[in-house]
Amino acid sequence: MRYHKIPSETIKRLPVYLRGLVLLCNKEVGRVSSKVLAELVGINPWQIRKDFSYFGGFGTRGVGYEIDELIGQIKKILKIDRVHKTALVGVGHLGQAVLAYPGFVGYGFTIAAAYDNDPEKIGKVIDNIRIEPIKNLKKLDKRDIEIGIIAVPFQFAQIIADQLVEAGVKGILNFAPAYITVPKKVKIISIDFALDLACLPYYLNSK
Amino acid sequence: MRYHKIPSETIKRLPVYLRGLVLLCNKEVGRVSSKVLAELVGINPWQIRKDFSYFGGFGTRGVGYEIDELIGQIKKILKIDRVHKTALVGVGHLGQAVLAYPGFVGYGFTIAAAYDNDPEKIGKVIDNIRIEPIKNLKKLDKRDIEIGIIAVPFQFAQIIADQLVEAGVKGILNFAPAYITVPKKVKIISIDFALDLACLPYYLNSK
DNA sequence: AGATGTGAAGTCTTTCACAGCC
DNA sequence: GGCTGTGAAAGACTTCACATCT
Repeated sequence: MRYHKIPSETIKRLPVYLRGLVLLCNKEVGRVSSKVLAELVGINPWQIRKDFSYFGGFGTRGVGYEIDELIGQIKKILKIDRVHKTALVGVGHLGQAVLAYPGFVGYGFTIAAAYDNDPEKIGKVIDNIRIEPIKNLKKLDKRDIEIGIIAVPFQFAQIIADQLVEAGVKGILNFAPAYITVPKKVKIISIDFALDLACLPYYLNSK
Repeated sequence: MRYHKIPSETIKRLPVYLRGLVLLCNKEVGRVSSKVLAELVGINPWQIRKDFSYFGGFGTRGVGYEIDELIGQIKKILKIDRVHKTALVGVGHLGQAVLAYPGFVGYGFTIAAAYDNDPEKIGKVIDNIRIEPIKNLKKLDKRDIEIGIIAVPFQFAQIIADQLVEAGVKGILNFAPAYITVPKKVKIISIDFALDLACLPYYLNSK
């Protein structure tokens, strides 16, 4: 295989493959073909093969892919073959949904700290995490936490992002509906589900 | 302007512009240039102008864009210049986050019905919505609801989707971490934040 | 002058078609 | 025979550069 820059779209699909493969894994099927995986995850078989080919290919011609091995390879590429500690800021409904979300552990994430402003919540333990006041964010850099999760109202998102960067996180997942900026060294991913929902009516067949 | 197919990426950016424009709108600034808007939303000015040009262009050369008019145009394109009724299925943490989410109203959505399985929740009123048992989903088609929102555990996502389609929704927003299929006439948008988070470690600068 | 609108160039991504291997 | 891996073609999207208008 020659060197190729890996398309960011390929990276985005890898977790989708992983999600499907884990389902198969639990069913004691040893192998899978690109065709079967394709139907399971809703992506074309040639797209799947092309994606894997960027990494040299993981399968055996005429046979298919060994599920366990494929899972391992994808996790390694995404660097989720080890645990990443995250800190959650904002323990409202969304924050609690994140705390309770089973998917996180499966992808190798743990929530190691949670912060909120509300005196009612501070000190309480939710899903095994004690909620701390936001001012404790400053001490975060002592704890080896790589990722910050922002689940606060949009007005505070930028300030919290700044504090997380200050505290040394290398990546941020932002749920607040705001555009926030961070230094280049920090990677940020924003999710605002209103933005996605807002596109839906455009596609609706209005009879 | 000649006919052009409008890129789906352009459609995705329109709500981002809208989010920025609404911020400006509240500040009593009458006009905005692509350059200023660009900085506010984090998208290149030429990209913004190109996007608008697919619809014929909304600005005045040498001057800029009239904010109110631009907001109106974007809402019209996205068909969110009128109210869309939605039905929420699953009132756990995520569902409640959706119920409380202020952004929805701003984009022209109302939650007109909410369903859950939990006897503890059924009958209760949360954010002005009375929670109904899931079996009531069948009667949904009487209520002029266009969009279903799925916020149930992944095992039930497909079944609920089928029921929503049966009940006549034209679009679905799915938060369950599962690939679900619907008839072609129904548009589905899925959000699984674990998928996005899973990409983050790949981009982290590990020193 | 200053900002938009847009063809054309450039880049990235998907799709195809088939060689290569089990 | 069946399925993977991959160069090449096709397609989609972004960026550029500048003509155009106020």
